[in-house]
Parts: sequence; structure tokens; C-alpha cells
Amino acid sequence: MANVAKYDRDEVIHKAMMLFWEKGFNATSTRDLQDAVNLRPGSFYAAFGSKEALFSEALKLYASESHDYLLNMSAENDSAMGVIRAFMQGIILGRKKVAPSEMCMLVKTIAELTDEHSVLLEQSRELLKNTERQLAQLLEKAQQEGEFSKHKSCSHTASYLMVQIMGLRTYMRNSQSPKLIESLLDEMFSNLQH
Amino acid sequence: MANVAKYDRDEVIHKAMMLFWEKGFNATSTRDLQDAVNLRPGSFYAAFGSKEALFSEALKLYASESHDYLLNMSAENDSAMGVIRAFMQGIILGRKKVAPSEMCMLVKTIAELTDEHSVLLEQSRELLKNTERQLAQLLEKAQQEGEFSKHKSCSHTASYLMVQIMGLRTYMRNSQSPKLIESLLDEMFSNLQH
DNA sequence: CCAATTATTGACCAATTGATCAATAATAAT
DNA sequence: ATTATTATTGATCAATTGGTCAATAATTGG
Repeated sequence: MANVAKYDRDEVIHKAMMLFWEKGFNATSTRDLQDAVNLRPGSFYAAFGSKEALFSEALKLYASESHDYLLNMSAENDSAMGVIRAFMQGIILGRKKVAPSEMCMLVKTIAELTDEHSVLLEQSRELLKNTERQLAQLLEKAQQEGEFSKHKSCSHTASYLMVQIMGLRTYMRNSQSPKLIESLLDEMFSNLQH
Repeated sequence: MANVAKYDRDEVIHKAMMLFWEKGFNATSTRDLQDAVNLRPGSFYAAFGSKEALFSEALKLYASESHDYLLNMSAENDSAMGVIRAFMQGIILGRKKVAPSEMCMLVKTIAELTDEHSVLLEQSRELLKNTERQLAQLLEKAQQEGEFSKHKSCSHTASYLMVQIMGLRTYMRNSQSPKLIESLLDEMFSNLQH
């Protein structure tokens, strides 16, 4: 190797992710990005190739951080149902200081992009389905722990949970009233039990 | 009056709305709009002043058409609960041929725009709250008709319905599976009854 | 028919966009 | 130290952006 990059690639992707998450794909210019990560166009394009490619990296990182967050909740909670609850409560209400938007970056992306960016669109869909699968697995664990009825379908209930997360976060962005959201979340969980 | 415009203003706004609804605010260029409505820049800016102003008109029209759709459902259904159900079923599943996106234009807008366009953002929020108020009124009617428990709060349940609509439409865009959505919608309504 | 008013047209503008590239600088291996 | 390789820099590009404007055309009232 002849010369080594001065910047930390992961850090750059993280900063890009935060910008994309806040402003969306279209409203984030490559200049914005270059300023945020302190790279000149040459290094920038040598490292990532295109705006789309960097966005793709940002999506991957977002999903992986979301996954990590769920793992943290698993460490702090001993019941699977408790993990789901803590996870949902966390992403919907609790992370104002780390999140640049009330809404999920993946949801913002499928809301914003069209078939013109079908690769990024499909990637977002796939990552959302991953989360849904993780929730389904947690529900299976909850069934074994006796906290969730064995007569219910885990995959179906996971879809239900995804609908609730998407709905609640969007509603949160619209109403900005955590109190209301919290009570809706409570009701949702009591609906789940029977 | 000296000369009269050749175009139909309402028709122009409608076409602009369809484009904005499909592609979002940022991805729709003023050129796209001018082509779609067949107006040269001069006429275009004489008529609307700015891209933001036309988008604002489009939002108003969207909300008013949504309102009209709810009125149609009211004409076709004699129970208030039936109206709510038909309305939700319609916007979530049934209007593939008229809607350029699975998602609500107002939701797409609050998802896409930031404080940089605070006027449009606030307008979208306000229009969504109007729909919520209409739903609350229908629930009150449903209470009088004995189809919805008088022990429940109508405004609270209206929030709940908004969460469901937002969630289901977003999920629809992600999964593209009407069957699943329909069953989730059914469950939601049975949850409502008790 | 004329004049006053208004609508339409298309050339044009400055700014921003995503992206390229030759020149330069830095490093590691020999 | 020299060389080969790689990273960085900043000027630059063509295309697109939202928007302006003077010239022209069309219409209506007098």
C-alpha cells in the first residue's frame, strides 16, 4: 500500500447517514455531504462512486444500528415481550437526542423515492422486512415464554407490529404529542394480549 | 377584462397535484410541471408565483378531494361505522387506478419536507388534523347510532384510526400485498368494537 | 376600429446539481 | 533515497434548477 486514507470510512458513512436521514435523498446535495464529512469531491467519489452508492451504505448502516438497538433491548430485558415493548417505545418516543427525524429513515425513503431509484427502494423494503422477521422471531420466543398466545400467528402479528410502528412514528411527526402516542402504544399492547 | 386565460386553473392544479403526489416536492421540477400542464414559464409564474405556492394549492385540492371521497362514502353507507370502514378500505386498497402512489400525499409531504419549508409542512399537518376531526365526528354519530361504545373517547379513537391509516398505507407501499392488509384492517375493526 | 389591458411566448439568467480529472502530496516497499 | 502506488486537492464540466422579462398576441370595452 502506498498511501492511506486520513478519514475513517465508518465515521464518514455515519455522518452521511445522519444527513440523509434528516433531509432525505433528494434534498441532500453532494456538496452538503462533502461539507459534512470534510472530503473534497475527488476523495468523495473515489471512496463511494456516486450519491446513490453512499445512500445505499447509509441505509445499511441505519439498519444495522437499528438491529444493534434491538440487541441492547434484549440485553436489558429478560422477557421477549418486554424487548418488543422497549424497542418500540424507544424508537417511537425515546431517542430524540440521537435521531435527526421523528420518522424511520427506511420509511422516509420508501415514501420519497420512486422507481427512478428502484435499487434503493428495493433495498429499503428488504431492510424493513428484516426488522419484521426479527419481530416475528421475538414473538416466537414470547410464545415459548408463555407471554404471547400460541394460537396467534407470529408472522402475522409481526406485520401488525410493523403497521403500528410505521403509523405511530408518522403520527408522532404530525402531532408532536408524546403523551397521546404513549397511551396509544399502551392500548396496542393490551390488544395484543388477547 | 382584456384577455382571458386559455387554460382551466382547476385542471392545471389537478395535474400538478398528481405529479407532486407521485414524485414528491423535491423531485418534481418546475419544468416537469410546466410540461404536464402545458404552460410556458411566464404563464406558469404569473398564475402561481412559485413552486411552493403551487404545491400549496395542490395540497388544498388533495385534501378537498379526500373530503369529497368521504362524503361519497357517506352517501353510499347509512351507518357511520360503515362510512369509516368504506373510507379506510377505499383509500388503503381500492383506488389503485386514481392514485399515483400507495401513500397519502400529506403523509409523503410531512415525511419529505423539513423546517426549510415550514409553511407547507404546517399546512400538511393542519389538513391531516382536519381528517382526524372528521373521523371523530363520524365516531360521535356512530355512538348515537349504537355502533360504537359510548364509553370510548371519539377524539382518542380518531387518533387511533389515523395511526392505522398511516401505518397501513405505508405498509402497503412496502409489502404490496392487499390480502394481508385487508385482514389487518378486519382485525383492527373488530378490536374497535370492544 | 382603436386603445387599454391582460395573457402567452421563449429566450435568458444566476445558482446549484452530480460528477470528472489533471496536478500534487503523501506513504510504503525496495 | 528512489520508485511505485495511492490519496488529496480544487478547478472545472455539462446539465438542471427555480425564476425573470421584454416582446408579442389576443381579447374586451368604448
